[in-house]
Amino acid sequence: MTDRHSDLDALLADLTEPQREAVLHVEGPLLVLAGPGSGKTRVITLRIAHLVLGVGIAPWNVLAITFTNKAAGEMRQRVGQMLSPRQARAMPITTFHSLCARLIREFGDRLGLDPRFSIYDTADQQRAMKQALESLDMSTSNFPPAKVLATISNAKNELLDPETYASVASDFYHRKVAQAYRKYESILRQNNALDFDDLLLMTVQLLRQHADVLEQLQERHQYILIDEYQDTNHAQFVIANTLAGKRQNICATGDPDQSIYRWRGADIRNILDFETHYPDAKVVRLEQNYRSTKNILAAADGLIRHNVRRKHKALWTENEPGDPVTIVVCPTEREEARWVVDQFCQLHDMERIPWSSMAVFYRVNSLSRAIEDELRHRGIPYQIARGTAFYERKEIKDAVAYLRAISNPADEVNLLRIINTPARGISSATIKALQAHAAAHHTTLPQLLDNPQQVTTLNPRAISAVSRFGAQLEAWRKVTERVDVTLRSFLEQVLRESGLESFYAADDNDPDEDRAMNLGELVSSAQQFEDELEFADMSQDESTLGRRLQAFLERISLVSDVDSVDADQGSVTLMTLHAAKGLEFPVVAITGVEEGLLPHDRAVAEAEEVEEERRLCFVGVTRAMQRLYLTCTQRRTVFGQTLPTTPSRFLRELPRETVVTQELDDFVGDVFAGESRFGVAAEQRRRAAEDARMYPPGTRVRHPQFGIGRVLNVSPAGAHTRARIEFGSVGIKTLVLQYARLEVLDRPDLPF
DNA sequence: AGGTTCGAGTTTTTT
DNA sequence: ACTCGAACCT
Repeated sequence: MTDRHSDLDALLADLTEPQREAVLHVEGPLLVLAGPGSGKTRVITLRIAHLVLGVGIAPWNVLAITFTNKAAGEMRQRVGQMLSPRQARAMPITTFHSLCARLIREFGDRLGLDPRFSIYDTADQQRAMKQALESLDMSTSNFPPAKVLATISNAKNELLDPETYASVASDFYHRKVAQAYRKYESILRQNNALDFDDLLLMTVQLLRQHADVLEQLQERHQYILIDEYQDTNHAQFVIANTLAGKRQNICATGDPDQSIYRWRGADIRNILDFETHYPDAKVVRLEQNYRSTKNILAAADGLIRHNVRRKHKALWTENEPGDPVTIVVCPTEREEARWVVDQFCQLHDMERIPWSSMAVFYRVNSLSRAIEDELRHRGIPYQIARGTAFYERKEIKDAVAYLRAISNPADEVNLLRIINTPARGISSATIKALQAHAAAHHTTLPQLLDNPQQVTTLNPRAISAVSRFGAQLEAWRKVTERVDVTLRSFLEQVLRESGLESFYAADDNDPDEDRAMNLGELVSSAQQFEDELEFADMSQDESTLGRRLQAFLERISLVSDVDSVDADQGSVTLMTLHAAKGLEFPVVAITGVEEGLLPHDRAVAEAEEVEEERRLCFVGVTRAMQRLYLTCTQRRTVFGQTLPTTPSRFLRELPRETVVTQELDDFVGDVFAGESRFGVAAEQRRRAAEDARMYPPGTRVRHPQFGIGRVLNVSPAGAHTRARIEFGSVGIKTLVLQYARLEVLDRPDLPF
C-alpha cells in the first residue's frame, strides 16, 4: 500500500497545474474542459486513484461512466495498474446503457418488469414498429418505420412518455406518431422488451418514483465521473444528476468542440450549462496538447474557428512542427484508395512504422469498401471497427433470436424470427391462425405454443408441428434453470437441436460466406464471455445458466462498433469518424473529404448541422499524432452511378501554411477555389445548375398525383437530380426531376 | 409449402 | 450495385 502511495505521489508530481487541480479535487461538482490530446484520460484515472488511495474512498463507491464498453475496459485496465486489479474489478466502470440495464435487472420488479427482458436492437424495433403501424392501419410509405422510430427516440431522450408526447403533438403527423408511440410501447411491454432509449427512460422512472431505491443507489455511487460529457442526452443528464443528489460529487469531462451526436439526442447544453446547473462547480481547462504536431494542431484549430456558435479555446503544443497536412486530389475512389495504401506501404517499409499505427477514417461506412479492396489486394492486415456487423449476420441473428426467445418467454418478435427457421412445418398461414386466435382469446402467441390444440382453425399436422416446437422450447428453458451447464455447451445444444447448425452447414449458396464458421465463432465468444464472468466475480458458481444467459445477451445488445478494435493486432484500422472519437494514431488518412460526404448532404441545409460536421472533421484531424492525409476525389461511384464531386469546404478552411496539396492525374481545378473541373462532368454540372435555377426553394409546383407542393431543396446529381418537395396531401417526397412531370406554378423572387 | 423472380429502396453517423 | 420484401410460380 505504501508503495502505491509513493507511486501516486510520483505520478502527481508530473502533472501540470490545471491537471493537478482536476486530479486533487474531491468534493462537489467539477467540470474538466479538455481539448483533444490534453491528457484527459490520464487525469481521470489519476483522479480515481487519488480518490481511493489518497482520500480512502471505497472503490465500489466510485462510479465511472464512459462512452463505449471498450473505453470502459481500457479505463478499468489503467485503474487496475494504479490500484490493484481486484480493486478495479470492484469499481463500476461502465456505459450509461449497461449501467441502466443492470439497474433495471436489479430493481425491475418496482417497475413491473420481468428481469428476463430482451433489449431490442434496431432491427427488432423495426419489426415491432411495423406491427404497431399495421394494427393502426397506418401505411409504412407515409409513415416509414425508421422515421417514426427516430421521432419516438427523440421523445424518449427528452423523457416524454406516450401521454405527454400526445399532449404536445400539434400537427397531423405528430398526432399519428403519438398513436404509433403508444402502440409501440404496448407491444414492447407485451414482449417484455426494452429498446435502447427505454433503458435510460425506465431508469429515470425508477429513480424518480422509488425514493428508497434512489437513496440506496446514492449511497452506492458517491463519486460519479462521466467522460465524453458533450455527448450525453437529457435522460443521461437526469440520471447522473439524480444519482449525484445533494452531494453533487459529479465530475464531467469533455470538449464541446467534439460534440458529434446531436442527431442521436445528445444535448450540447449539458456541458455548456454545467456551471448553471451546478453554481458551485469548479472548472478546469486543459488546453495543452501532447498528441499532435504543431501543423496538425494548427490545421485543426483553423478549421474549428469557422464554427460561429462556439466558445474559443486556445490549443497549443510544445511538440515538433512535423510535416504539413497533405491534401490529395484523386480522379476516383480507386486511385484514392491506391494512394492511401501506397503511402502507408512507404511509411511501413521506409520508416518501419507498424501497421497498427495507421488508420483510415471516413464519413460513411460505404467508403470502407474501396480501401478494403486495396488493402486485401496488397495483402496488408487490416481491421474494420464494426463490432455490430458480426451480430447483424443472418445466421448470428437467428442463433441469438433462439437464445432471446428461450431466455424471455414473452418475446414474440424473436420467436417469430425463428419459429420456422429452419423450416419445421409451421407455415405463415399457421402463424396467422395462431395470432388471430391469440387476439380473439386474450392470450399471446408464445403462450399458445404450449397447447395449440385449442386453435380449432388449425389442421392436425400444423398442431403437431407447433406443439413439438413448443415442447422443444420448454425443454431448453428447463436447462436454463441449472447451474452446472456452461453457456458454451448450451449454445451448442440449441444450435444442434434447433437444426440451425445443419441448416447452415448444408447452405453453400454463396461460397465466400462461411455461415457455419460464424456460428462457431459465436460459440467461442460465449465461452470467452463466461470465462471473463468467472474472473470478474468469484461468487458466480451459484448462478444459473439463465442468469448467465441474460448477461451474455445484454452484452451482445450493447456492443459498440469500436469494441472489436484491438490496437495490438498489428493491422491497419478502418472506421467511421464517429467511431474514431477518443482514439489516437500516429498516421491518419481521412478519405472522401468532399461536399456531400463531409459535410454530408443531409446536413448542409442547416448551419447548426454543418457546424456538427465540422466538429466531426475536427475530431478526425485531431486523432492524428504525426502525419495526416486528407483525400478527395473528382468523381465517385454511388449507387452504381458515377458522378462528379467537389472538394469539401473544410479543406479551404484549413490555414494554407499548414497544408500541401497533391493533385493526381488530370485535375485542373483548385481545391481552395472549391471547384473541380474536367471533361465528362462539365455537361452534367451545367445541367444540374440549370435545374437548381428552375426550382429554387419555395417554388410552388403541381404534381399529377400528389397535387400542389412547395420545393424545399434540389440536390444536383446530373440526370438524377432530385428535389425534395413538401405536398399538403402526402407530406415530403423526394422526386427525380427528370421523371416527376412537375408544373411550375410560381417561383419566389430570383436573386439573379 | 417452399423457392424464385422482380422491383424498390438504399447510405449518415450508433448506444 | 446490392439487399430485401412481396408477388408469383412449382
